[in-house]
Amino acid sequence: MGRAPCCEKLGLKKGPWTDEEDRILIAHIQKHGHPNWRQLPKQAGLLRCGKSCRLRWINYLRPDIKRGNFTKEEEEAIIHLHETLGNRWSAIAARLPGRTDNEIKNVWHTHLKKRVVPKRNQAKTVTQFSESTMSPQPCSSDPSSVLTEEIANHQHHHQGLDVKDEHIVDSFDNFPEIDESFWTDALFENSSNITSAFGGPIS
DNA sequence: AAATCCTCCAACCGCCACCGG
DNA sequence: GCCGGTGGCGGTTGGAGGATT
Repeated sequence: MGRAPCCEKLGLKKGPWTDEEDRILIAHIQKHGHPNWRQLPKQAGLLRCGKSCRLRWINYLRPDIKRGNFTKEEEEAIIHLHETLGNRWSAIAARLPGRTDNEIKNVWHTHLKKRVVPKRNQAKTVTQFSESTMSPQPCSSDPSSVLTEEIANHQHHHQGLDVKDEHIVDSFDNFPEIDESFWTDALFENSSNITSAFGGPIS
């Protein structure tokens, strides 16, 4: 079908956002919300395509964004969630309040991937995990059951598992349990606070 | 001090799913 | 059921800044 281009190339600005553009976008969303991203830049007087505005808002300007370095706990969470969910960054981000899929994706590619690949190779020798943050004993705390539920849901949602999904499940089976209590506690404790921040979605 | 290489991350691109007419 | 518009997602890129030579 004759798909409309994501944005008209003519006259629309690309590249890094200026402070002024940020201010305009924030002010407009605070005042009107974002019922329609395509119309938003026109209404706000921004020379950007709607997609660009949405991305800027979601990844950078949202008030509930948690900026700054990822904590060790968050990194472990990402690694673990990636084992279960694969490259479903938005799903992973949903479990890390205040973090965006883009940010998580970046962290994964720049830091965590390097850490995980060697670990996977080491996984053949079980003893290697005994002294790291990885713990062989299963965690029975409630928060982790949420994660287990997520996995179950994921598998259920993909009854017709493709090769990729099978690989995910497989790799999870082969991956030693993380002692989640140390990060899930903090994470879920946090999420209750964040929930209120999410409570009033602008649109 | 200059040149080169490397890392990181904001932003773009293309595709897909969903929804309403 | 089809079509077009829109939102959302994941992969990729480009450039800035830091590290190294």
